[in-house]
Amino acid sequence: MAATVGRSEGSAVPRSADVARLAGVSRKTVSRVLNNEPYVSEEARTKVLAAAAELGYRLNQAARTLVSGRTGSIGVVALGTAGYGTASLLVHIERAVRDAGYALRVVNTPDGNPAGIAGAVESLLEQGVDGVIVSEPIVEGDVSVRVDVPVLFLGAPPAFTGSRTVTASVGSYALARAATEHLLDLGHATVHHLAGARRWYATKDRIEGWRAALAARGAHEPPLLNGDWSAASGYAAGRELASDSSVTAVFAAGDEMAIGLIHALREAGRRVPEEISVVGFDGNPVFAYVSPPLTTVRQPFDTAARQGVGLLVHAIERPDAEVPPASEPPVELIVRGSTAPPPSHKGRSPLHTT
Amino acid sequence: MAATVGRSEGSAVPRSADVARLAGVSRKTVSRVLNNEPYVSEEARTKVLAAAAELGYRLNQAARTLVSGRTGSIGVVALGTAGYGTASLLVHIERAVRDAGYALRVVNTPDGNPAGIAGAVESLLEQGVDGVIVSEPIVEGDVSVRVDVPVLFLGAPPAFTGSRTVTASVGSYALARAATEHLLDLGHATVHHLAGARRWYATKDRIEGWRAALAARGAHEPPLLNGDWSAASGYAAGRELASDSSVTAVFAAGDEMAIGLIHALREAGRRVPEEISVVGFDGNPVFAYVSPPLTTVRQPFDTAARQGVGLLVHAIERPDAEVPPASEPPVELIVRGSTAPPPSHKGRSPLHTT
DNA sequence: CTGAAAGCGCTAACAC
DNA sequence: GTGTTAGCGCTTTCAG
Repeated sequence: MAATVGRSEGSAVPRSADVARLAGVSRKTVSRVLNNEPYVSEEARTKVLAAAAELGYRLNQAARTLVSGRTGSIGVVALGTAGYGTASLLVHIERAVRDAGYALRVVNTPDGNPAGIAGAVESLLEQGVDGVIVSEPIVEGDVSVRVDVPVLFLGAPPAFTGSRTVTASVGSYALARAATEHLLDLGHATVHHLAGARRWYATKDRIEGWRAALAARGAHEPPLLNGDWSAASGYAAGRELASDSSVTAVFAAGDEMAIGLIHALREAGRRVPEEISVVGFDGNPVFAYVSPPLTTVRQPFDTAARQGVGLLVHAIERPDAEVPPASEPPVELIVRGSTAPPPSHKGRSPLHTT
Repeated sequence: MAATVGRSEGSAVPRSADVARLAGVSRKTVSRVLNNEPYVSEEARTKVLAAAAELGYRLNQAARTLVSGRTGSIGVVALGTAGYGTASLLVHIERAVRDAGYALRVVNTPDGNPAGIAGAVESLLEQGVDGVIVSEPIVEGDVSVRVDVPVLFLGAPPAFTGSRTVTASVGSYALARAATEHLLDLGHATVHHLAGARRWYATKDRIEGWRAALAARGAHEPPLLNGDWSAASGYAAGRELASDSSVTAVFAAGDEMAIGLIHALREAGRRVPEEISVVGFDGNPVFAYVSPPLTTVRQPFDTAARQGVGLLVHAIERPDAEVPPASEPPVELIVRGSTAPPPSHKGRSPLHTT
């Protein structure tokens, strides 16, 4: 509570007035140079920059923020999990935010936290951010927050309405559809689906994509299998499935669940992909090196993060302009060794790729 | 560049003066209540809190920071990779920082970035942080930054000296040693090591732990195998190793490399663990579900993050107090199915655990 | 226990 | 192109 941050002892921290004095200009000119404003002579600019460097001057963001209202940072609300998917997305968000010239604040909302998104956004707003990214993939109840900055919903539908709301998709629906279609194309009569944790939007999206693919082909929709993203839950589902000889194809909503599923199936004596094909979801490269190498779909986190942050920054910097439409991210199916035609099928053979 | 953040239209954002007016007290009293300072009557406290809630008052951090020098946030410099290890560590850092009552700023330093750590720390300092966590695991050249806040080096030796430097270990050395000893205990004459990416501290630590274990048993030290953490690099190493029949045990510096290695070995017709044992490093639970289930050591990211952040916060809040000594994190070996006694060995059988 | 005055370091207006 | 003046919203003195 009672904190004291010691200034470096001996020499005081230089302020803009010190730079101005050393450069022989006014403080306002220093400000202009540091903010890349026009109407500064080359000469003044050079002198100011030299003086700032000599003094080791560091602009005081707090002061700048106080007067300008601009913080130069964007806050992200994420789920504190270290899974390949969520971690990749965060990495790409950080990069996109930094490339756009903003700093990043991160607040995680551990699953089960009662404060949830609202509390996280609130804390971000209090700290000061020019925009908020909600990458929190969990369905919450009513979220009511008063936000006066633009909000980007990444991979989830808007959970609340802000002054300016933008959304960007990671394409879960289309990817789930592609994964299911791949299995159908191979000749499977239908495809079972091992879904992810119940409250995630991603789970819902993937179920819908799977359903749509089935419906489009007139395939029967088998009962849903429920997992929680973990390999252990995939394993549990696999044990149930192993005894059902009618199952020939499963689309798992996550790579790790697919791995657990395959493990259980093989333990039970079912061959993959000869008897049962399995497709994962995520695209973690390590699963190209297990047996069988996992067929999966890759989530375009890079594209999604870049596009989403682009839209957000646009909304921040040009409050009056229209937000350009978001384009759908690419669909990438990675066919490896865990999928093949069904046992009875005489058709085309599976493609093996890395 | 030219950014304008629109305040919510219609009603202005409430300030502390508004709260004071509504509560019938002075601004200073509002400040006292909001900062949990003593010497405020219960009555005043209640009134202020009610007024703040009614107005939806949000304290302006920038103003507070400007005058108090305290930002209430901690910055972390990380490597922007989505690997299980780095991602887990970041998640645990975030949690520890939040639990300590601070906000988190994140700056990644993509490998190969010339600005490197120094630039990242500089940007953090400019944004305003009360402390810095350097979780950047790469060996940089000379790093010179003027830091006037405490710095925590997590899993890496201090890369520069600040006013107050604290360190916390994730125990790489001890874990590498335990992994190697496990193999030696099984009866292997010696253990090969597949190292991680060259510039990482973690790589160095693990090599040293491996060497120490070998030396302690008087085992011959075979030439080092070089990887880059990826499963692909483990696979490449495995192809080389497969033809060398003298190899009976390999300690890989990462789970993913171990997976790639095993895959190559099996492709080449070598049996794991019957002919060659492999131990990984990280403890990603998914690898309990591959064949063979991977024996590995678990990195105690939770403990390390909590302890490190604790030390950092201590240094921030009690600049004059001694920094308590850091204790070594626990060593956890997870024995699964990828390790067994060497082919010729008649001794004890491998332990299988999940 | 409470309040009044001062000012943190910077940028927004407006002059020049 | 440049400088001057004012003030962002809060916490810190220091009196009461």
